[in-house]
Amino acid sequence: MAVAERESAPRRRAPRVDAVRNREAIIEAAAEVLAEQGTAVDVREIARRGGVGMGTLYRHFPKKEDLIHTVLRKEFLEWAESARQAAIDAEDPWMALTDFYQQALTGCARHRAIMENFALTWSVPDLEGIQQLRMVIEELCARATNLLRPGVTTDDLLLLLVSLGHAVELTDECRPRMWNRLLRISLDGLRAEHREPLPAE
Amino acid sequence: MAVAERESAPRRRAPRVDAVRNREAIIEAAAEVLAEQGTAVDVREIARRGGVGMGTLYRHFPKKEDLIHTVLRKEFLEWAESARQAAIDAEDPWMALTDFYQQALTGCARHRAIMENFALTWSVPDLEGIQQLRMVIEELCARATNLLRPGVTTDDLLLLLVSLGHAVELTDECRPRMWNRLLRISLDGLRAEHREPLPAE
DNA sequence: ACAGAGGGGGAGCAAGTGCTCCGGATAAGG
DNA sequence: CCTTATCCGGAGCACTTGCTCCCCCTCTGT
Repeated sequence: MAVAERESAPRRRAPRVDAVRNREAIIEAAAEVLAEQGTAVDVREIARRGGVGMGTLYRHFPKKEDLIHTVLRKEFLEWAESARQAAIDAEDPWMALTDFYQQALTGCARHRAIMENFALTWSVPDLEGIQQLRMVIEELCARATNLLRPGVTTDDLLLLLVSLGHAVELTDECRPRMWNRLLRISLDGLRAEHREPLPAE
Repeated sequence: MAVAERESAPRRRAPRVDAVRNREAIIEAAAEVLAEQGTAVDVREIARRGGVGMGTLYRHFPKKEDLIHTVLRKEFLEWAESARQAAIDAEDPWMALTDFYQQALTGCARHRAIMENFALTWSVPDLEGIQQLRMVIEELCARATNLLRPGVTTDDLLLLLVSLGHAVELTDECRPRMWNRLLRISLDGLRAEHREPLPAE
C-alpha cells in the first residue's frame, strides 16, 4: 500500500515549469514586500511584483496567511542562523553575545515583517523559529555563564531582543545607529558585576 | 475689536446641554476603546459605546484623527504627569529614575494607544507631549548626574522608555511582571560604574 | 407655548482588501 | 501535431471601515 502510494506519484504529470517558476517568483516578491511593508501589505502588490495574477497567487497559497507563513519561516530561520553564525565566529564568550545581538538587530532593521512576526510569537515556544533562537541563546548563556549576572534567563535575553528590535525599527529611518547605544547599556546591565537579584515575576 | 469679538460670543446661542453631554460621552468612550484596542478601532464601536450615532460623532470630530488626537493628547499628558509625580516623590535621585520608569511602564500596560502614539512620535520633538516628557527626563538626568554613566543622553532614556514600553505590551497578557527584570537590567547598565563610552551614532 | 437654529441618528456611499470564478492559454504526454 | 490536464489572469464579490447626507427631533431664547 505504501508502495502503491509512492508509485502513484509518477502516474501524475510532472509539474509544469511555468507553475514552478511562478511559485518562486511569488515567494521572492513576497519576501521583498514583506521586508519593506510588513504583513499588512495588499496581496495585489505581491502578485504585481511577482508578475503573476491573483488566481496564480491563490492557487499556490490558498490563504494570504499561508504565503506569509511560508516566506516568514524561511526568512526567520535564515535570520536566526546568521545571528548564530556571528556568535560562533567570536572567540570571547562575551563578544559572542554582543555579536549575536548586533547581527540579529541589524537583520531587524532590514526586515519589518520578521520583527512583527517575532513580536507576535516570541512567547509561543512551540514555534520552530523561536525554538531555534532559544537554543542559540541557551548556548550563549552556557558559554558566558561566568560573565552573566546571576538569575538571567533565556526568556530575559529573548525579550531583550524583541524589545531592542522594536527600538531598531523606530530609529532605523531617522537615527539608524542609535540603537547600538541601548544595546551597549543593556548588555552592560547583564554583566556579572551586578549581583543584585533580578525581580521575580 | 477684541472687545467686540469677546462680546460676539454671547450673541450666539449657548451650547446645547445634550451636545456637551454627548461630546463628553464620545471622548470617554474613545478613551476606553483606545486603551483596549489601539487606534485601529472601528469608529462605529466608539459611537456605540458612547451611546451616540455616527452623525453626532462626526459633528464633534470631523475626522477620526481629530478624535484620537484629542483623546490621546489628554491621556498622554496625564500619563507623563503621573510618571513625573512618581519621580518627584522619590528622595533618592536613583530611585526617582527607577520610579519614573516603573510608573510610566505600568501606564503603558493599561493603554495600548498611548504606546502606539508614543512609538510613532517619539522622534518628533515638537510635539507637546514628547516635549513634556523630555523635560521630565532632563530633570531626572540633572538630579542623577553623578550616578549616571557618562555620555547618556535624554534621547537614550526616551528610546529606552519606548523600547521597554513595547516589551510591556508584549508581556502584559502572559507574564505581566516580566518587564521589571528587563528594566532592572537596563537601569543597571546606566549606572556610573560603567565608564566605557557609549558608541557614537 | 412657540419658532427655528442646531444637534441626533443611522442608512448608505466610496475605497480598500482578502478571496473566488471561469474562459482562455499552455505545457506535458503520446 | 494533437489532446487534455493543468495553470494563468484579472474582473468581480463580500466584507470592512472612514465618512457623508439628510430627515427628524430637541433644546434655547423669547
